[in-house]
Amino acid sequence: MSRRSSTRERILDAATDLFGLRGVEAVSLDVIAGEVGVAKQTLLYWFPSKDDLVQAVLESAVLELSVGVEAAIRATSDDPLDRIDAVVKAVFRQAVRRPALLGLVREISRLSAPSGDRLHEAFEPLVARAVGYLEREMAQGRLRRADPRLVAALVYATVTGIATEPEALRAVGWQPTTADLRALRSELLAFLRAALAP
Amino acid sequence: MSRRSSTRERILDAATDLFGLRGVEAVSLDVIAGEVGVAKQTLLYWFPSKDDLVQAVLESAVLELSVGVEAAIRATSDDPLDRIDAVVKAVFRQAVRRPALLGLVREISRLSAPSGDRLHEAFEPLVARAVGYLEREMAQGRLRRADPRLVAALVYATVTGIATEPEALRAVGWQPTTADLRALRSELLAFLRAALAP
DNA sequence: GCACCTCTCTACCACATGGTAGAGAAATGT
DNA sequence: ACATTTCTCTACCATGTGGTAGAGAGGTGC
Repeated sequence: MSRRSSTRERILDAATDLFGLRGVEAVSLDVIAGEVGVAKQTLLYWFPSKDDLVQAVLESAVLELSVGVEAAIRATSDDPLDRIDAVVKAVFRQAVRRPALLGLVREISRLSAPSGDRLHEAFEPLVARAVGYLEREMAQGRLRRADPRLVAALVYATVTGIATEPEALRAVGWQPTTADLRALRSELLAFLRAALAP
Repeated sequence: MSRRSSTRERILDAATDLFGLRGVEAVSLDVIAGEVGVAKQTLLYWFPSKDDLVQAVLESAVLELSVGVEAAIRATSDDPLDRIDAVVKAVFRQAVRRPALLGLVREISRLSAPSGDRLHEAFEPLVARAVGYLEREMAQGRLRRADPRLVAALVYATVTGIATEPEALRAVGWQPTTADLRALRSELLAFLRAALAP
């Protein structure tokens, strides 16, 4: 019982990092097992197939992301721009602390349709809340009026695009250091404020 | 001579699409060869190893992207916001016409460091020009003053984030149709205008 | 004590992968 | 006409993959 959750947890943990950073297809069960320090068979005992492991990793990652973001929202003033700030900061914080988490979102979008649908389902409640929230704030004139679904998609794409791929930003001469990432985040927030202020 | 370039070209073409859409590790040489309709050996004749093929695909993709963007810039009025519009539209156009192109950029950022460096080198001239351009326009007060490298990185990340991953946007309830992608692009342009106007 | 259940292991398999060896066709130069 | 180079093929190989079979260690209930 004690070892039970421990081993399963450690496998899930290592798989999250490896899948998120290197890609699902690029990481073999052997590599994950080696990282955890168990036999591959042990891994296949807990997760009957690689696909099962991928699904489990996905679910736990989405959960972790959602929880972090929701907590950030609640702990902020009710000014909509402040809340958007909080969400962006929360996502960036997680991107720095555990780059694989957002990498997984990107990764899974590339996988088969069923996975994509499950991802959608997992995010659905969070997105619905966000859209409803934006709608209300826009109606009250506290945000520039626009299609809230568009704004949500835009913020989502922008934040994940930046936070997920500091490596990709090297292509435009960027250094993926924490300090530079923070500067980039500040600039992004300024952008969002300018674009969303009423 | 006639078949020469033809076969090589067709291999490069198919590999670009497959690598960009499914990922480099997920696509085997057999699949590419099958798609082109030649034997795997023929493929290995033109590109001695898979890695050589990847490098060649990368170079041609960057070239194609750069050419498209530069052409869009030249054919526009000299208002900086119009030019940014033109770049964004050019990238989106390419994203619709050939989704694999931008997918490759994302894909390669995940590969080994040497590839990332080569990607950087390939983009270097284009980026240097863009940064210099932004700097001049900001100095003349035609754009909001900011760190041009930051702005370049931000625009790059945003545009590729959206244009590359319509599939990922399904996670936030988005439909990756052409019409919706266009609406998203319009919203993005409004964002950029609001954020960059002086 | 003993059956039972949970957990991890070694040994093995069928299959797909990237890559090699080398032969045969087809164009090309002289 | 002949030799040579260019190009594509079939056959094969070593390796790594996801997955199976089944045994053994260690605790738990009765």
